[in-house]
Amino acid sequence: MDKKLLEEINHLHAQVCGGLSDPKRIAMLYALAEGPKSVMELAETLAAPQPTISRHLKILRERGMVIAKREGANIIYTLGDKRIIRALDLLREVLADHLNKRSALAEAIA
Amino acid sequence: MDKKLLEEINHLHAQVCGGLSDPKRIAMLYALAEGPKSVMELAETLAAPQPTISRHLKILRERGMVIAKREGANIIYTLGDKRIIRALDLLREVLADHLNKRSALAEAIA
DNA sequence: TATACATATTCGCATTTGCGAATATATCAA
DNA sequence: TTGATATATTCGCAAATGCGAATATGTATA
Repeated sequence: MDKKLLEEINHLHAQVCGGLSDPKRIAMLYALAEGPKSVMELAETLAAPQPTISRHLKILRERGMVIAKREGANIIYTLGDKRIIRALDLLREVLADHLNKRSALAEAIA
Repeated sequence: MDKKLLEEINHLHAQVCGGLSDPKRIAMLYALAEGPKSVMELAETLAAPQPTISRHLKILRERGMVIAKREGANIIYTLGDKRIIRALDLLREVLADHLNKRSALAEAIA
């Protein structure tokens, strides 16, 4: 594959990963993993103002990570791909292992 | 679990994900998936200046995503956890599917 | 010790990101 | 049409991020 093309792919890849690099978006994706939700429901679940939720949803939408469907006055959001949750779970395991190693080190010193 | 604690975990989770949200870091992680490499080797592989590589390595190191080991004058970096690559692969699949849907739509219009 | 080589860090700067507040748009119901 | 409700967007700003250039640190070797 072309060098330039590879860089472009990594750029898009990074954008998808960037969709996960915010605590609220992570919480939103896990919430949607439980089932479709309206913007208001998400705002309630996350205890965050509606405009904030909408802005984050836009970011996820642009990356195909959530899907919007209008239902009357509401807009129902659905998780775009279950593999997103699998990736999140894997990375949470990585985090857990790292924290365990760190705290094991800390105890060894004390 | 406590609300505040959950937020703190999501924050750390987001930091790990943030480690993936840069094209160069993605390229570096895939390069390290092939085997351990020194900073210079990484700089060559990515065709990027050494200080840039070192700065990105610091970010990955802080998140436990790579491990540094000194060998004489060199410092050899190793992938910290293979699950990172699995997560990256999953997200690349998500990207591919999204792009396919998009281009299918584009063709349907044309 | 002096010199070369490998890696890390700092600085100044431009870009991006997330947020609150305010406002716009869309849909339904009376 | 008017009002109420749900969602999206814009604006100004503060904080975070990435980068090139320069410099510092650490290690081996002569």
